[in-house]
Amino acid sequence: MTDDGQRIRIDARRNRDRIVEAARELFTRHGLSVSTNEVARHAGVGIATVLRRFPTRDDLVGAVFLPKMAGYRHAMSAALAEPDPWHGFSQFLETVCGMQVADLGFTEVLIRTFPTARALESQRDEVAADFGRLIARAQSAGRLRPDFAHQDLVVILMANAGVVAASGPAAEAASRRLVGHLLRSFAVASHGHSLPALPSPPSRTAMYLAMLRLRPAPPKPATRR
Amino acid sequence: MTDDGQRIRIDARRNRDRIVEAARELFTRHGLSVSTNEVARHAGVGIATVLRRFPTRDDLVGAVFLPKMAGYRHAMSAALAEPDPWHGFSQFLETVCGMQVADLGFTEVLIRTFPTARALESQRDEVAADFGRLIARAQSAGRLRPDFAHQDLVVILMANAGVVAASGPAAEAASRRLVGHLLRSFAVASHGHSLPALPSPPSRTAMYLAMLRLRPAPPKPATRR
DNA sequence: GGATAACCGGATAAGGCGCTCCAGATGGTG
DNA sequence: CACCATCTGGAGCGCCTTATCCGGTTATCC
Repeated sequence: MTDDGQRIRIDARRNRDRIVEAARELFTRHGLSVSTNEVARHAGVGIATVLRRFPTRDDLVGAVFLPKMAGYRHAMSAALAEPDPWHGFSQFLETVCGMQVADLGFTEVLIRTFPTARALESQRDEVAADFGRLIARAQSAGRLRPDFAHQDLVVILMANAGVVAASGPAAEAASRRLVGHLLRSFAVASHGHSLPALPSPPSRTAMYLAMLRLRPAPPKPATRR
Repeated sequence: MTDDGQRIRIDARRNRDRIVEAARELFTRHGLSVSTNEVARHAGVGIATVLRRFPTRDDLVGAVFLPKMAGYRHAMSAALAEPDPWHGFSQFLETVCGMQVADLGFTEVLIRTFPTARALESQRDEVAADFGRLIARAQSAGRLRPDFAHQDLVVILMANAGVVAASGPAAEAASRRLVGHLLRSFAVASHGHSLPALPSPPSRTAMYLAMLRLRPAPPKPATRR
């Protein structure tokens, strides 16, 4: 997905890079719903140029998020390298949910599939497979509840995506809080080990403002009412 | 919001009801993003009729979801009436998250505010106030963790909204699973009381299909490459 | 059974979207 | 250095959105 046809003119290559860079910024800030028009405008190229280089939305998404997906894989490697199985497990969830907080587009990428973006999906599959090992390790060590299931990862990512999308500026605090709650639920209560204190919740006013903020942006110049 | 001007012609009244009914169906199935056009079409009235009766989107949302909001309030009353404080608490969360599963529009209503829809907001405020009592009661009984905060309700609703929106047909199972996890986290581990088994997770294929499903619907007849 | 105010809904304006097409600019190569 | 394939940007199409305007219809009151 990075580059397939070797025979690409260098000006085309430069434009391609500018498009990907613009798309990354916009996706990160506003999510995947950003229009192709806007990507083109922001990149300083014509609409057709974007469409020619990335005929499908998935092509663009794939090109933009491949590096982030590599980061996802890397988080898993780091988790498996962690000597303490529970630490590895909890650290993985915290890291990944943190990645969602930091990037609205990636938040969506993690809870959808993009069947045509093979490179992206193969990375995701690897992480999914390793997640099984991460679970098994923590469960064997008696630190993770036996009824924690592989599918719970997606449920967690979807839940966190909801928090991230809905709570705007308070996303950081809200997400940490959610993950804190969940980790308490997943951990086996044991005598030797005590869980860290719950991250403090977002302030009430922050949550209220988040609920207020959450409405579709009005078009540029409108009489409004 | 139900009806303010008494002097409304009965044909106008009938149209109003048809609009609200159509909007309820569409909002429930597809969320609040349904266009006014579509509501009008589905109700069998002109666009102008909808706009005249409900000048603001919030007016329509308010009219549509006032009954559901009453149901929300009722769920809280029932929870407070429950003799066992923990039962009341957990039952409330289960009920409300179940309401989100059953109604995509209401899912969004619960995580936004609609400042102009006073009737709606006053109900929400009442529930919010009572939620404080619900918490206090369960904490006094030593069944709810002391660090559970009032703000956590909104975080939970946002998380559940994410699961509901993202998991489509698997929403029921995924949501129950999430709530099950969370309740385990909120409960004080005690000798006398044992928590119920975790609801079983959605199947892996169901979650995969959900991730596949989650893409913007293509327009009616398109070449679609 | 009229008169009249309220009400209706389609047409229309103004904008955005994805997407295609094509005349012209430009890079790489013989 | 000249040629041609490659690449470009924007105009144009068809469809959507929200919101307003206005000629015709209809319920209600006298």
